[in-house]
Amino acid sequence: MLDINFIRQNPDVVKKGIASKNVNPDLVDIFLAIDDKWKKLVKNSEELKAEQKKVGKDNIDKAKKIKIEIQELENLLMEAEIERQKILESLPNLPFNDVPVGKNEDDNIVIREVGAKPEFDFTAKDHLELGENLNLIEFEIGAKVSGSGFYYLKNEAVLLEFGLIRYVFDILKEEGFEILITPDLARKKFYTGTGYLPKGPEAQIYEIKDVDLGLIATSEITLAGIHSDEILEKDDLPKKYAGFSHCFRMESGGYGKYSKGLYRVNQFSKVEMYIYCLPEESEKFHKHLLDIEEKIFKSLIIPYQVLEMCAGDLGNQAAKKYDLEAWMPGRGAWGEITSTSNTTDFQARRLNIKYRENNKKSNFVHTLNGTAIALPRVIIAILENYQQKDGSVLMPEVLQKYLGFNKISR
RNA sequence: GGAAGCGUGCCAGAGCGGUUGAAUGGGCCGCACUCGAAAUGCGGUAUGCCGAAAACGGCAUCGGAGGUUCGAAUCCUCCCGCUUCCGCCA
Repeated sequence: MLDINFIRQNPDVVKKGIASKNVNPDLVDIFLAIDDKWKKLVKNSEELKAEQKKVGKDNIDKAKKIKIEIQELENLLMEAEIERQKILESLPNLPFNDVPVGKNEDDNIVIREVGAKPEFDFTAKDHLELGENLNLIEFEIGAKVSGSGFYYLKNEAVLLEFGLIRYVFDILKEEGFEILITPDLARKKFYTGTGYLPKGPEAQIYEIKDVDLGLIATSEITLAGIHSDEILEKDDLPKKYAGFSHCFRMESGGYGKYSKGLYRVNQFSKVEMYIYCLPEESEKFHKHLLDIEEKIFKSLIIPYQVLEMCAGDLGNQAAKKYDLEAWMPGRGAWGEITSTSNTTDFQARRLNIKYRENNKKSNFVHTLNGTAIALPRVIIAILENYQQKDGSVLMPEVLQKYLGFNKISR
Protein backbone atom coordinates (compact mmCIF):
# COMPACT_ATOMS: atom_id res chain seq x y z
CA MET A 1 0.00 0.00 0.00
CA LEU A 2 1.31 3.44 -0.87
CA ASP A 3 1.42 6.39 1.52
CA ILE A 4 -1.68 8.54 1.05
CA ASN A 5 0.17 11.72 1.86
CA PHE A 6 2.84 10.90 -0.66
CA ILE A 7 0.22 10.44 -3.36
CA ARG A 8 -1.44 13.74 -2.47
CA GLN A 9 1.84 15.61 -2.56
CA ASN A 10 3.49 13.88 -5.52
CA PRO A 11 0.77 12.81 -7.91
CA ASP A 12 3.04 13.07 -10.92
CA VAL A 13 5.73 10.88 -9.40
CA VAL A 14 3.12 8.25 -8.62
CA LYS A 15 1.65 8.44 -12.10
CA LYS A 16 5.01 7.95 -13.68
CA GLY A 17 5.88 5.08 -11.37
CA ILE A 18 2.72 3.08 -11.85
CA ALA A 19 2.72 3.73 -15.59
CA SER A 20 6.14 2.09 -15.75
CA LYS A 21 4.48 -0.97 -14.20
CA ASN A 22 1.83 -0.96 -16.91
CA VAL A 23 -0.86 0.38 -14.58
CA ASN A 24 -3.16 3.13 -15.83
CA PRO A 25 -1.85 6.44 -14.42
CA ASP A 26 -5.35 7.95 -14.50
CA LEU A 27 -6.00 5.95 -11.34
CA VAL A 28 -4.10 8.62 -9.45
CA ASP A 29 -6.52 11.37 -10.48
CA ILE A 30 -9.45 9.11 -9.72
CA PHE A 31 -7.98 8.45 -6.32
CA LEU A 32 -7.40 12.13 -5.58
CA ALA A 33 -10.98 13.01 -6.55
CA ILE A 34 -12.48 10.41 -4.25
CA ASP A 35 -10.00 11.36 -1.52
CA ASP A 36 -11.15 14.94 -1.75
CA LYS A 37 -14.77 13.91 -1.46
CA TRP A 38 -13.88 11.71 1.48
CA LYS A 39 -12.13 14.58 3.28
CA LYS A 40 -15.17 16.81 2.96
CA LEU A 41 -17.47 14.12 4.28
CA VAL A 42 -15.15 13.49 7.22
CA LYS A 43 -15.18 17.15 8.11
CA ASN A 44 -18.97 17.43 7.93
CA SER A 45 -19.64 14.34 9.93
CA GLU A 46 -17.11 15.20 12.61
CA GLU A 47 -18.59 18.64 13.05
CA LEU A 48 -22.01 17.10 13.49
CA LYS A 49 -20.71 14.58 16.01
CA ALA A 50 -19.10 17.34 18.05
CA GLU A 51 -22.42 19.19 17.98
CA GLN A 52 -24.27 16.06 19.02
CA LYS A 53 -22.01 15.53 22.00
CA LYS A 54 -22.42 19.07 23.18
CA VAL A 55 -26.18 19.21 22.69
CA GLY A 56 -26.86 15.77 24.18
CA LYS A 57 -26.02 17.00 27.65
CA ASP A 58 -29.08 19.17 28.03
CA ASN A 59 -31.23 18.72 24.94
CA ILE A 60 -31.77 15.07 24.10
CA ASP A 61 -34.51 15.77 21.54
CA LYS A 62 -32.21 17.91 19.46
CA ALA A 63 -29.44 15.35 19.73
CA LYS A 64 -31.82 12.74 18.36
CA LYS A 65 -32.39 14.83 15.26
CA ILE A 66 -28.68 15.27 14.75
CA LYS A 67 -28.25 11.54 15.02
CA ILE A 68 -30.39 11.02 11.93
CA GLU A 69 -28.32 13.52 9.97
CA ILE A 70 -25.14 11.82 11.10
CA GLN A 71 -26.38 8.44 9.96
CA GLU A 72 -27.05 9.73 6.46
CA LEU A 73 -23.62 11.30 6.26
CA GLU A 74 -21.95 8.22 7.64
CA ASN A 75 -23.46 6.11 4.91
CA LEU A 76 -21.99 8.39 2.27
CA LEU A 77 -18.70 8.46 4.11
CA MET A 78 -18.57 4.68 4.27
CA GLU A 79 -19.12 4.40 0.54
CA ALA A 80 -16.41 6.94 -0.20
CA GLU A 81 -14.05 5.22 2.19
CA ILE A 82 -14.51 1.80 0.62
CA GLU A 83 -14.00 3.22 -2.85
CA ARG A 84 -10.94 5.15 -1.75
CA GLN A 85 -9.40 2.12 -0.08
CA LYS A 86 -10.10 -0.05 -3.08
CA ILE A 87 -8.22 2.26 -5.42
CA LEU A 88 -5.42 2.76 -2.93
CA GLU A 89 -4.91 -0.98 -2.61
CA SER A 90 -4.87 -1.39 -6.36
CA LEU A 91 -1.90 0.95 -6.75
CA PRO A 92 1.39 -0.98 -6.98
CA ASN A 93 4.59 -0.07 -5.20
CA LEU A 94 6.74 2.41 -7.10
CA PRO A 95 9.94 1.15 -8.75
CA PHE A 96 13.26 2.61 -7.71
CA ASN A 97 14.70 5.09 -10.16
CA ASP A 98 17.55 2.80 -11.16
CA VAL A 99 15.24 -0.05 -12.20
CA PRO A 100 15.57 -0.79 -15.91
CA VAL A 101 12.76 0.46 -18.10
CA GLY A 102 10.78 -2.25 -19.82
CA LYS A 103 7.39 -3.69 -20.53
CA ASN A 104 7.71 -7.37 -19.67
CA GLU A 105 10.07 -10.27 -19.04
CA ASP A 106 11.74 -9.78 -22.42
CA ASP A 107 13.21 -6.53 -21.15
CA ASN A 108 14.85 -7.94 -18.03
CA ILE A 109 18.60 -7.49 -17.83
CA VAL A 110 21.07 -10.33 -17.40
CA ILE A 111 23.57 -8.98 -14.89
CA ARG A 112 25.93 -11.93 -14.88
CA GLU A 113 26.23 -15.59 -15.68
CA VAL A 114 27.99 -17.85 -13.20
CA GLY A 115 29.29 -21.38 -13.65
CA ALA A 116 29.85 -23.43 -16.74
CA LYS A 117 27.00 -25.25 -18.43
CA PRO A 118 27.70 -29.00 -18.46
CA GLU A 119 28.68 -30.52 -21.76
CA PHE A 120 27.36 -33.99 -22.43
CA ASP A 121 28.78 -36.47 -24.93
CA PHE A 122 25.35 -38.10 -24.98
CA THR A 123 21.80 -36.87 -25.36
CA ALA A 124 20.78 -35.18 -22.11
CA LYS A 125 17.56 -36.38 -20.54
CA ASP A 126 15.06 -34.14 -18.79
CA HIS A 127 14.10 -34.61 -15.16
CA LEU A 128 10.89 -36.41 -16.11
CA GLU A 129 12.78 -39.17 -17.81
CA LEU A 130 15.48 -39.28 -15.16
CA GLY A 131 12.87 -39.28 -12.42
CA GLU A 132 11.06 -42.15 -14.03
CA ASN A 133 14.13 -44.22 -14.80
CA LEU A 134 15.55 -43.79 -11.32
CA ASN A 135 12.19 -44.26 -9.60
CA LEU A 136 12.23 -40.82 -7.98
CA ILE A 137 9.03 -39.02 -8.94
CA GLU A 138 5.51 -40.31 -9.40
CA PHE A 139 3.12 -38.01 -11.25
CA GLU A 140 0.40 -40.45 -12.20
CA ILE A 141 -0.45 -41.47 -8.67
CA GLY A 142 -0.29 -37.81 -7.68
CA ALA A 143 -2.88 -37.06 -10.32
CA LYS A 144 -5.03 -40.01 -9.29
CA VAL A 145 -5.10 -39.11 -5.61
CA SER A 146 -4.88 -35.32 -5.62
CA GLY A 147 -5.25 -34.15 -9.21
CA SER A 148 -2.89 -32.99 -11.90
CA GLY A 149 -0.10 -30.84 -10.60
CA PHE A 150 0.49 -33.10 -7.62
CA TYR A 151 3.21 -35.69 -7.35
CA TYR A 152 4.86 -38.11 -5.00
CA LEU A 153 8.59 -37.91 -4.39
CA LYS A 154 10.17 -41.31 -3.86
CA ASN A 155 13.34 -42.90 -2.58
CA GLU A 156 16.51 -40.78 -3.04
CA ALA A 157 14.43 -37.79 -4.14
CA VAL A 158 12.89 -37.72 -0.66
CA LEU A 159 16.31 -37.74 0.94
CA LEU A 160 17.54 -35.16 -1.54
CA GLU A 161 14.70 -32.82 -0.58
CA PHE A 162 15.40 -33.18 3.13
CA GLY A 163 19.15 -32.97 2.59
CA LEU A 164 18.84 -29.73 0.65
CA ILE A 165 16.65 -28.21 3.35
CA ARG A 166 19.09 -29.16 6.05
CA TYR A 167 22.02 -27.86 4.03
CA VAL A 168 20.36 -24.53 3.39
CA PHE A 169 19.32 -24.12 7.01
CA ASP A 170 22.93 -24.57 8.06
CA ILE A 171 23.97 -21.77 5.73
CA LEU A 172 21.17 -19.48 6.88
CA LYS A 173 21.90 -20.03 10.55
CA GLU A 174 25.45 -19.03 9.79
CA GLU A 175 24.18 -15.88 8.06
CA GLY A 176 22.28 -14.86 11.19
CA PHE A 177 18.77 -15.94 10.31
CA GLU A 178 16.35 -17.35 12.82
CA ILE A 179 15.16 -20.58 11.25
CA LEU A 180 11.52 -21.55 11.39
CA ILE A 181 8.93 -23.98 10.18
CA THR A 182 5.81 -21.90 9.66
CA PRO A 183 2.15 -22.87 9.39
CA ASP A 184 1.04 -23.93 5.92
CA LEU A 185 -2.27 -22.13 6.38
CA ALA A 186 -2.94 -18.53 7.22
CA ARG A 187 -5.84 -16.17 7.67
CA LYS A 188 -7.08 -14.26 4.71
CA LYS A 189 -5.87 -10.89 6.00
CA PHE A 190 -2.32 -12.18 5.67
CA TYR A 191 -2.41 -13.64 2.24
CA THR A 192 -4.12 -10.52 0.99
CA GLY A 193 -1.88 -8.31 3.13
CA THR A 194 1.26 -9.39 1.39
CA GLY A 195 -0.43 -8.98 -1.93
CA TYR A 196 -0.82 -12.54 -3.02
CA LEU A 197 -4.38 -11.92 -4.10
CA PRO A 198 -3.64 -8.91 -6.24
CA LYS A 199 -6.19 -9.21 -8.98
CA GLY A 200 -9.63 -10.24 -7.94
CA PRO A 201 -10.47 -12.80 -5.37
CA GLU A 202 -8.83 -16.16 -4.84
CA ALA A 203 -6.51 -15.80 -7.81
CA GLN A 204 -4.22 -18.65 -6.90
CA ILE A 205 -4.88 -19.50 -3.28
CA TYR A 206 -6.61 -22.65 -2.11
CA GLU A 207 -9.12 -21.64 0.52
CA ILE A 208 -10.54 -23.83 3.22
CA LYS A 209 -14.28 -24.10 3.32
CA ASP A 210 -16.17 -22.47 6.19
CA VAL A 211 -13.11 -21.08 7.96
CA ASP A 212 -11.01 -18.01 7.46
CA LEU A 213 -7.96 -19.91 6.25
CA GLY A 214 -6.12 -20.47 3.00
CA LEU A 215 -3.14 -22.60 2.04
CA ILE A 216 -0.18 -20.28 1.73
CA ALA A 217 1.51 -19.76 -1.63
CA THR A 218 4.80 -18.99 0.11
CA SER A 219 6.02 -18.65 3.68
CA GLU A 220 6.59 -14.99 2.87
CA ILE A 221 2.98 -14.75 4.03
CA THR A 222 3.54 -16.35 7.43
CA LEU A 223 6.90 -14.63 7.91
CA ALA A 224 5.46 -11.21 7.13
CA GLY A 225 2.63 -11.91 9.55
CA ILE A 226 4.93 -12.47 12.51
CA HIS A 227 5.28 -8.79 13.35
CA SER A 228 2.03 -7.45 11.92
CA ASP A 229 0.46 -4.75 14.10
CA GLU A 230 3.66 -4.38 16.07
CA ILE A 231 6.05 -1.57 16.83
CA LEU A 232 9.57 -2.95 16.90
CA GLU A 233 12.49 -1.42 18.76
CA LYS A 234 15.02 0.13 16.43
CA ASP A 235 17.77 -1.78 18.22
CA ASP A 236 16.05 -5.09 17.43
CA LEU A 237 16.36 -4.48 13.68
CA PRO A 238 17.16 -6.09 11.39
CA LYS A 239 15.08 -9.18 12.04
CA LYS A 240 16.08 -11.99 9.73
CA TYR A 241 13.90 -15.06 9.38
CA ALA A 242 14.20 -18.15 7.25
CA GLY A 243 11.03 -20.21 7.14
CA PHE A 244 10.30 -23.60 5.70
CA SER A 245 6.77 -24.30 4.53
CA HIS A 246 4.85 -26.13 1.90
CA CYS A 247 3.54 -23.82 -0.79
CA PHE A 248 0.27 -24.24 -2.61
CA ARG A 249 -0.65 -22.62 -5.90
CA MET A 250 -3.61 -23.43 -8.05
CA GLU A 251 -1.79 -22.66 -11.28
CA SER A 252 -4.97 -23.35 -13.16
CA GLY A 253 -4.61 -23.02 -16.91
CA GLY A 254 -1.72 -24.19 -19.01
CA TYR A 255 1.73 -22.78 -19.34
CA GLY A 256 2.70 -24.48 -22.59
CA LYS A 257 5.65 -26.73 -22.91
CA TYR A 258 6.97 -26.24 -19.41
CA SER A 259 3.75 -27.32 -17.72
CA LYS A 260 4.84 -30.90 -17.40
CA GLY A 261 7.00 -32.17 -14.61
CA LEU A 262 8.17 -30.55 -11.43
CA TYR A 263 8.65 -27.06 -12.84
CA ARG A 264 5.16 -25.78 -12.14
CA VAL A 265 3.23 -27.75 -9.55
CA ASN A 266 0.37 -27.19 -7.15
CA GLN A 267 2.31 -28.06 -4.04
CA PHE A 268 5.99 -27.75 -3.24
CA SER A 269 8.42 -27.18 -0.38
CA LYS A 270 10.39 -24.01 0.00
CA VAL A 271 12.67 -22.17 2.41
CA GLU A 272 12.09 -18.45 2.19
CA MET A 273 14.17 -15.64 3.68
CA TYR A 274 12.47 -12.57 5.08
CA ILE A 275 14.01 -9.43 6.55
CA TYR A 276 12.51 -6.54 8.49
CA CYS A 277 14.87 -3.57 8.55
CA LEU A 278 15.33 0.18 8.76
CA PRO A 279 14.33 2.04 5.59
CA GLU A 280 17.85 3.29 4.99
CA GLU A 281 19.19 -0.26 5.10
CA SER A 282 16.86 -2.09 2.76
CA GLU A 283 19.04 -1.77 -0.32
CA LYS A 284 21.97 -3.18 1.61
CA PHE A 285 19.91 -6.15 2.78
CA HIS A 286 18.54 -6.74 -0.70
CA LYS A 287 22.11 -7.24 -1.84
CA HIS A 288 22.63 -9.52 1.15
CA LEU A 289 19.72 -11.74 0.09
CA LEU A 290 20.97 -11.93 -3.46
CA ASP A 291 24.46 -12.82 -2.18
CA ILE A 292 23.09 -15.70 -0.14
CA GLU A 293 21.09 -17.03 -3.06
CA GLU A 294 24.17 -16.96 -5.23
CA LYS A 295 26.27 -18.53 -2.52
CA ILE A 296 23.88 -21.47 -2.35
CA PHE A 297 23.88 -22.12 -6.09
CA LYS A 298 27.60 -21.57 -6.44
CA SER A 299 28.23 -24.12 -3.72
CA LEU A 300 25.87 -26.61 -5.34
CA ILE A 301 27.73 -25.97 -8.58
CA ILE A 302 24.64 -25.28 -10.62
CA PRO A 303 25.15 -22.81 -13.47
CA TYR A 304 22.88 -19.80 -13.12
CA GLN A 305 22.35 -16.28 -14.33
CA VAL A 306 21.26 -13.23 -12.35
CA LEU A 307 18.44 -11.18 -13.81
CA GLU A 308 17.44 -7.70 -12.80
CA MET A 309 13.74 -7.29 -13.45
CA CYS A 310 12.56 -4.35 -15.50
CA ALA A 311 9.82 -2.09 -14.14
CA GLY A 312 7.10 -3.82 -16.12
CA ASP A 313 7.98 -7.21 -14.65
CA LEU A 314 8.38 -6.20 -11.01
CA GLY A 315 4.98 -7.28 -9.89
CA ASN A 316 2.72 -5.47 -7.50
CA GLN A 317 4.87 -5.10 -4.44
CA ALA A 318 8.50 -4.82 -5.42
CA ALA A 319 10.46 -1.62 -5.85
CA LYS A 320 13.34 -3.72 -7.11
CA LYS A 321 13.73 -7.41 -7.82
CA TYR A 322 16.35 -9.93 -8.86
CA ASP A 323 15.76 -13.48 -10.09
CA LEU A 324 18.21 -16.33 -10.37
CA GLU A 325 17.71 -18.67 -13.27
CA ALA A 326 19.39 -22.06 -13.30
CA TRP A 327 20.52 -23.83 -16.40
CA MET A 328 18.18 -26.73 -17.10
CA PRO A 329 19.73 -29.01 -19.74
CA GLY A 330 16.51 -31.00 -20.17
CA ARG A 331 14.85 -28.04 -21.76
CA GLY A 332 18.05 -26.44 -22.95
CA ALA A 333 17.05 -23.18 -21.35
CA TRP A 334 17.24 -21.16 -18.17
CA GLY A 335 14.53 -21.68 -15.56
CA GLU A 336 13.67 -19.42 -12.65
CA ILE A 337 14.81 -20.78 -9.31
CA THR A 338 14.85 -17.83 -6.93
CA SER A 339 13.44 -14.36 -6.64
CA THR A 340 14.30 -11.62 -4.19
CA SER A 341 12.36 -8.39 -3.79
CA ASN A 342 12.74 -5.18 -1.88
CA THR A 343 9.15 -4.25 -1.06
CA THR A 344 10.23 -1.08 0.84
CA ASP A 345 7.39 -0.02 3.16
CA PHE A 346 4.67 -1.32 0.88
CA GLN A 347 3.91 -4.50 2.84
CA ALA A 348 4.74 -2.90 6.18
CA ARG A 349 2.14 -0.21 5.65
CA ARG A 350 -0.53 -2.74 4.81
CA LEU A 351 0.40 -5.03 7.69
CA ASN A 352 1.10 -2.14 10.07
CA ILE A 353 4.66 -2.97 11.04
CA LYS A 354 6.62 -0.07 12.53
CA TYR A 355 9.76 0.59 14.44
CA ARG A 356 10.57 3.18 17.06
CA GLU A 357 13.73 4.56 18.55
CA ASN A 358 13.38 5.27 22.29
CA ASN A 359 10.37 7.51 22.61
CA LYS A 360 10.61 9.08 19.20
CA LYS A 361 7.95 8.90 16.57
CA SER A 362 7.41 5.54 14.95
CA ASN A 363 7.82 4.82 11.26
CA PHE A 364 7.19 1.92 8.92
CA VAL A 365 9.94 -0.68 8.52
CA HIS A 366 11.10 -1.95 5.17
CA THR A 367 10.64 -5.60 4.34
CA LEU A 368 12.44 -7.87 1.90
CA ASN A 369 12.00 -11.42 0.79
CA GLY A 370 14.07 -13.91 -1.12
CA THR A 371 13.94 -17.58 -2.01
CA ALA A 372 16.60 -19.59 -0.24
CA ILE A 373 15.59 -22.79 -1.93
CA ALA A 374 12.50 -23.88 -3.86
CA LEU A 375 12.87 -27.63 -3.77
CA PRO A 376 11.33 -29.01 -6.96
CA ARG A 377 13.15 -26.63 -9.25
CA VAL A 378 16.44 -27.25 -7.54
CA ILE A 379 15.85 -30.97 -7.83
CA ILE A 380 15.26 -30.44 -11.55
CA ALA A 381 18.51 -28.54 -11.83
CA ILE A 382 20.49 -31.15 -9.92
CA LEU A 383 19.06 -34.12 -11.80
CA GLU A 384 19.57 -32.55 -15.19
CA ASN A 385 22.99 -30.97 -14.61
CA TYR A 386 24.51 -33.89 -12.75
CA GLN A 387 23.27 -36.69 -15.00
CA GLN A 388 25.80 -39.21 -16.31
CA LYS A 389 26.05 -41.17 -19.50
CA ASP A 390 25.04 -44.40 -17.73
CA GLY A 391 21.76 -42.81 -16.61
CA SER A 392 22.85 -42.23 -13.02
CA VAL A 393 23.01 -38.85 -11.32
CA LEU A 394 25.88 -37.67 -9.16
CA MET A 395 25.14 -35.58 -6.09
CA PRO A 396 26.69 -32.14 -5.49
CA GLU A 397 29.66 -32.57 -3.24
CA VAL A 398 28.46 -30.22 -0.48
CA LEU A 399 25.30 -32.31 -0.12
CA GLN A 400 26.88 -35.68 0.20
CA LYS A 401 27.36 -35.58 3.94
CA TYR A 402 23.70 -34.61 4.33
CA LEU A 403 22.54 -37.40 2.04
CA GLY A 404 24.65 -40.36 2.92
CA PHE A 405 25.12 -41.20 -0.76
CA ASN A 406 26.96 -39.55 -3.62
CA LYS A 407 25.08 -40.91 -6.57
CA ILE A 408 21.62 -42.03 -7.59
CA SER A 409 21.51 -45.03 -9.88
CA ARG A 410 19.34 -47.98 -10.59
C1' G B 1 -15.81 -31.06 20.13
C1' G B 2 -18.59 -29.62 25.16
C1' A B 3 -18.62 -26.14 29.68
C1' A B 4 -17.01 -21.82 32.35
C1' G B 5 -14.05 -17.48 32.87
C1' C B 6 -11.08 -13.67 30.82
C1' G B 7 -9.03 -9.89 26.84
C1' U B 8 -8.20 -2.00 29.19
C1' G B 9 -2.28 2.47 27.67
C1' C B 10 5.14 0.36 27.52
C1' C B 11 3.85 -3.20 31.91
C1' A B 12 0.64 -4.38 36.13
C1' G B 13 -4.20 -3.05 37.26
C1' A B 14 -9.09 0.02 38.40
C1' G B 15 -13.46 1.43 35.94
C1' C B 16 -18.93 -1.91 34.22
C1' G B 17 -24.24 3.69 30.51
C1' G B 18 -22.68 10.36 30.49
C1' U B 19 -16.94 16.17 31.35
C1' U B 20 -13.17 8.46 31.28
C1' G B 21 -8.27 8.97 26.47
C1' A B 22 -9.27 6.38 30.61
C1' A B 23 -7.87 6.17 38.46
C1' U B 24 -3.57 4.02 40.87
C1' G B 25 1.30 1.76 40.86
C1' G B 26 5.69 0.56 38.03
C1' G B 27 8.73 1.81 33.86
C1' C B 28 10.64 5.65 30.69
C1' C B 29 11.94 11.09 29.71
C1' G B 30 12.80 16.02 31.72
C1' C B 31 13.69 19.27 36.00
C1' A B 32 14.95 20.07 41.24
C1' C B 33 17.94 18.27 45.35
C1' U B 34 23.47 16.24 45.24
C1' C B 35 30.54 17.00 44.45
C1' G B 36 28.26 12.77 41.79
C1' A B 37 24.81 8.80 42.35
C1' A B 38 20.81 6.52 45.04
C1' A B 39 16.48 7.90 47.52
C1' U B 40 12.90 11.83 47.28
C1' G B 41 9.86 15.79 45.09
C1' C B 42 7.67 18.22 40.74
C1' G B 43 6.32 17.91 35.59
C1' G B 44 5.80 15.02 31.16
C1' U B 45 4.87 10.27 28.75
C1' A B 46 -0.54 6.65 22.92
C1' U B 47 -1.90 6.34 17.88
C1' G B 48 -4.51 7.60 13.45
C1' C B 49 -7.31 11.04 10.77
C1' C B 50 -9.65 16.07 9.64
C1' G B 51 -8.98 21.41 10.07
C1' A B 52 -5.07 25.52 11.18
C1' A B 53 0.98 28.99 9.03
C1' A B 54 1.19 27.88 14.12
C1' A B 55 -0.55 27.91 19.11
C1' C B 56 -4.33 24.77 19.01
C1' G B 57 -9.27 22.67 17.97
C1' G B 58 -12.22 18.43 16.45
C1' C B 59 -13.26 13.11 15.53
C1' A B 60 -12.00 8.05 16.29
C1' U B 61 -9.58 4.15 19.01
C1' C B 62 -10.21 0.04 25.98
C1' G B 63 -9.04 -7.96 21.30
C1' G B 64 -11.96 -7.50 16.13
C1' A B 65 -16.68 -6.67 13.50
C1' G B 66 -21.71 -5.35 13.99
C1' G B 67 -26.05 -3.72 17.10
C1' U B 68 -29.00 -1.02 21.13
C1' U B 69 -28.80 4.31 22.87
C1' C B 70 -29.15 11.34 22.33
C1' G B 71 -24.54 9.09 24.48
C1' A B 72 -20.82 2.62 25.29
C1' A B 73 -14.41 0.56 27.82
C1' U B 74 -19.21 -0.20 30.32
C1' C B 75 -25.49 -3.44 27.61
C1' C B 76 -26.50 -7.18 23.27
C1' U B 77 -24.82 -10.49 18.92
C1' C B 78 -21.05 -12.80 16.15
C1' C B 79 -15.82 -13.65 15.44
C1' C B 80 -10.63 -14.08 17.23
C1' G B 81 -7.28 -15.11 21.19
C1' C B 82 -5.94 -16.71 26.22
C1' U B 83 -6.93 -19.66 30.86
C1' U B 84 -9.30 -23.77 33.46
C1' C B 85 -12.28 -28.32 33.47
C1' C B 86 -14.32 -32.50 30.46
C1' G B 87 -13.91 -35.38 25.90
C1' C B 88 -10.51 -36.91 21.94
C1' C B 89 -6.13 -37.87 19.90
C1' A B 90 0.22 -37.97 17.59
